[in-house]
Amino acid sequence: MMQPVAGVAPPPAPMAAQPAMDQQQWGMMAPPQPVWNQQPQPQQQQQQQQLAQYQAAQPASADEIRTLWIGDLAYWMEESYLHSCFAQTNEVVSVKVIRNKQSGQSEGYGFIEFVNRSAAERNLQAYNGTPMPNVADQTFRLNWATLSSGERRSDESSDFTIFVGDLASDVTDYTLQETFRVQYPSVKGAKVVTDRDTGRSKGYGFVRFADESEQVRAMTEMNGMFCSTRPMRIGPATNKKSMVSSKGKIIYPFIIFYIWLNFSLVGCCLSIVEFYGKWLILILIYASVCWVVIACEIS
DNA sequence: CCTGAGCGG
Repeated sequence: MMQPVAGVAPPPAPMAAQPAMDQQQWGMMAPPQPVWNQQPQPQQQQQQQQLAQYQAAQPASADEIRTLWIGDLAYWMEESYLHSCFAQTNEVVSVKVIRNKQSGQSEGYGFIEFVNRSAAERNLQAYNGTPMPNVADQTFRLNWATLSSGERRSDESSDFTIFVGDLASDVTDYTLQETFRVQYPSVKGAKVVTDRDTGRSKGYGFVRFADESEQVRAMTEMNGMFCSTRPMRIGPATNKKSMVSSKGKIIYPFIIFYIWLNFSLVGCCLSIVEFYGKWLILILIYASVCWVVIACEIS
């Protein structure tokens, strides 16, 4: 097995043909211009100084989310590739590609840490869904990184989401978000669900609100309103919070509830068991097992 | 195309 050479260029796609293609792809997709693109390019030293000043002026708080998750990475896309994609912004703190511990092969995703949250936000808006350099027919798949389990906030659950269907094919995360943000300032973000193979919109998506009252209002006020060329169909988003096994067969809280219920029943009946005899205990245990089995089958 | 799918040290 031949190991890929470290670098930004994939084996089948030479760098030579790249600059012109980059221009064309970026021009066609017309991503929103981030702030750093509107400034004249200074010298390297000045850039470093500006970065230092920027970080000093807006220090990132310790609990600020400023890391993006990136997926759909090809095996040859290493840290150097990701750096070449984002480092020009001078806002990247670190990049990391997650690899299999045994084989060392990329797991196909990684993390990009920025100097602060707003920098991460700008890059997320600018790059998500736009073509990746040096590869045909692939777009950046970016999202906010979830906090690792240890530092996850307990009160973070202010997440009120609506489902938006009947979307036109040209609606992006950004346009969907802005459609709602003009009326509902608490909009935290929007996501259009796309087909992983084609990259095309599946015609539906989700909008998240920080404020529950705005979520409720939007459910009625925005239903039938136009986003791009078509009216939206809005409904409540099904909660993805409940733990579901990979095949969606077992709902754990459901089972835990049944186990608790059955133990409670057994406990209550133990107090009167002397009047009915010890065989009742066996019957109750048998019934409890049956209930759990039935609960599993139903769910 | 009509209720997403991926997250380390």
